[in-house]
Amino acid sequence: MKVLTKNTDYAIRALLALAAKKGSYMSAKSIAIEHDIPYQFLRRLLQEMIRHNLIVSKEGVRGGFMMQKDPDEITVTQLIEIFQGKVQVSECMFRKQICGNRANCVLRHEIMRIESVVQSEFEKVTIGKLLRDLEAANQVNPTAATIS
Amino acid sequence: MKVLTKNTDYAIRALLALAAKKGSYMSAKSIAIEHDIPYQFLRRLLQEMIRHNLIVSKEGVRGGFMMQKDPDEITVTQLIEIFQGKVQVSECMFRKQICGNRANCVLRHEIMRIESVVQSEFEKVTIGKLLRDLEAANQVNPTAATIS
DNA sequence: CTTAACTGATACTATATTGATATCAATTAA
DNA sequence: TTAATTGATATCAATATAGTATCAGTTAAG
Repeated sequence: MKVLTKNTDYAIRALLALAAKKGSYMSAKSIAIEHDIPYQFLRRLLQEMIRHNLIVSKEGVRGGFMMQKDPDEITVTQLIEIFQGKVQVSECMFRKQICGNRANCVLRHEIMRIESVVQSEFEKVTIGKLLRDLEAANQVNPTAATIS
Repeated sequence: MKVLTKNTDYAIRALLALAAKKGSYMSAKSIAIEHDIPYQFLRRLLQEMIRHNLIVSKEGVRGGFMMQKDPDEITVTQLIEIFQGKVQVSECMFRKQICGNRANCVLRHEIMRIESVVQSEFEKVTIGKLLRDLEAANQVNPTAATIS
């Protein structure tokens, strides 16, 4: 069971790169090279993040992408929702489509509890937090800590 | 993001059925009908659970499947591992294949923490616990509470 | 001792998801 | 004017998920 797909994985890395260069534009190409992300794949992810108002773009020469939303306001939960759909434990088993007596389903209680625990754990992790951790590690040993 | 696939979903239901009939054999057919699980699909899941010593089978007429392992010892985490692979947050990002400087990767710490939280939450939920919850609900209202 | 109800094993199909690549138009700084 | 860029799609391959079909072997029961 893989919790983060490449989509989300790459998106986190790209956001960390942009958050580190806050206030200036960075091209998809440079992000792709810096973090070893397939270029065209990355571009689609960036477009998706624009649509969700996490970042903005500027076209043309010297264009690129820039952080828009406060990195502390971007949670891993949000990124999972964007790229993998909302966190839910079981698609059909405990939901109205299939579960006729939803209210009485004893499993549902457990499932909902876990669902909220998983979500809240991922909500604790923001791009801002990750960036600070990364910068702290770099101060201790400037060459060792990188994202990937 | 779907945490439980049909495999795991159906396996849980089948185990609850077998746990409820502890000590006697139950055919794949009757489990399939009772819980509305595709018959041939279910049979593969049952075979897999035999391989993992959760249940045993008896061939021939009046044969079927029976609980082997103590239901309280069967966790949802185990079932996820069997049918969806070990719970891991990111397949490649933070693992040796890709992550060269694994020890210094600052994301890794967060990721491992979440991984263990998710795992331990699912470990709290055993087939035994679910069955007791189910039986308790049936005592309150004998017709309302079912698995699906 | 035959038959029907079973499991064991495996092959197959369909669909969805994931990961990746390619193309071309539009924009813009130099 | 041109080269570097994003915007928008189309396409493809690999893998995972969900489900179906088939046939051989086993066994209880008539």
